[in-house]
Amino acid sequence: MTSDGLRSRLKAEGLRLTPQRELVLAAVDRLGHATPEEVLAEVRQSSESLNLSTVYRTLDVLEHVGLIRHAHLSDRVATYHSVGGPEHFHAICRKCERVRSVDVSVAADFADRLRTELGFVADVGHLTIFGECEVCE
Amino acid sequence: MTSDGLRSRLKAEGLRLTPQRELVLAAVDRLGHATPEEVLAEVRQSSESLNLSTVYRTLDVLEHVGLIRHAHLSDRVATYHSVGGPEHFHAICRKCERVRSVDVSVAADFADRLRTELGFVADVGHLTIFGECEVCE
DNA sequence: CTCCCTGCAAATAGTTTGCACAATA
DNA sequence: TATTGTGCAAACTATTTGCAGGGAG
Repeated sequence: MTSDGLRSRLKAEGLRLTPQRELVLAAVDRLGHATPEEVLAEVRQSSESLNLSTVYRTLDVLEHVGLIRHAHLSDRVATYHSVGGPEHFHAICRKCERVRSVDVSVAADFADRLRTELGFVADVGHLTIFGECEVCE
Repeated sequence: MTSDGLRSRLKAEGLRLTPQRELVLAAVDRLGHATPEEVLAEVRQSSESLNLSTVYRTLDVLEHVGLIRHAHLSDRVATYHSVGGPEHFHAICRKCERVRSVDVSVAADFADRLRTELGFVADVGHLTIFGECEVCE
């Protein structure tokens, strides 16, 4: 995501481009899946100018304008990842804690079934499914 | 769930049957899907003898012995429900907030696919999927 | 009579908010 | 220069823990 892309997305909502918003977006891009604390730590590698509450507010803004998404990979904290790669959901092993990113196409038939049988349109990209590896690595 | 069922499940783990454990299990049964706070409130209708931290500890114990399960029906709190009815997962509409309990059979093919394609055994009963009703009620 | 369980209060983790100042457009 | 955004500190929500007394077995 370029700065210009970020700027235009923000502008469309009457929001401003700030250094903090650029830094947070870049950190989420680099980290893959990151909690707010992890984003803060990553940004602080290169700059002191960021506060945790700003991280929370900025993650909300970036999600609002559609540049990042969040998932619940643990019972405690949300993790954020940038939008741009293939849309995926998460499968997490309770034994080895491995997090798999699974392409949404794997859930396409399931989603169809929810729609036709229940009239429910699933947000597959937000899905996190817990379970166990048949054989952990 | 009878007191004797509860007693024997606890005994198998070297745990004791207490009034609090009976009260919490009964409350979860009555409430369907309930947060720890809701369980506390329900029990306090009939008895003063229960503390919130005991509710948390008791819900853990009851889940450990397999009498209840939890799901994440909101980003905030876990809700507990008794095991005994048909095993189900949850689908939640972000617009009307309706919570549907869906029989796990609807996800059987999806679970098969995760197992054969990824070697991942999903805990379908723990699944919560967010989305929207095609037409909200 | 032993050890598990509970209540209470305090600690902790994660997140949100009010406010004054700073910076963008 | 008019808002919007940020930092800071404090508040808040959900949950966990230490400890001393109480109760199940």
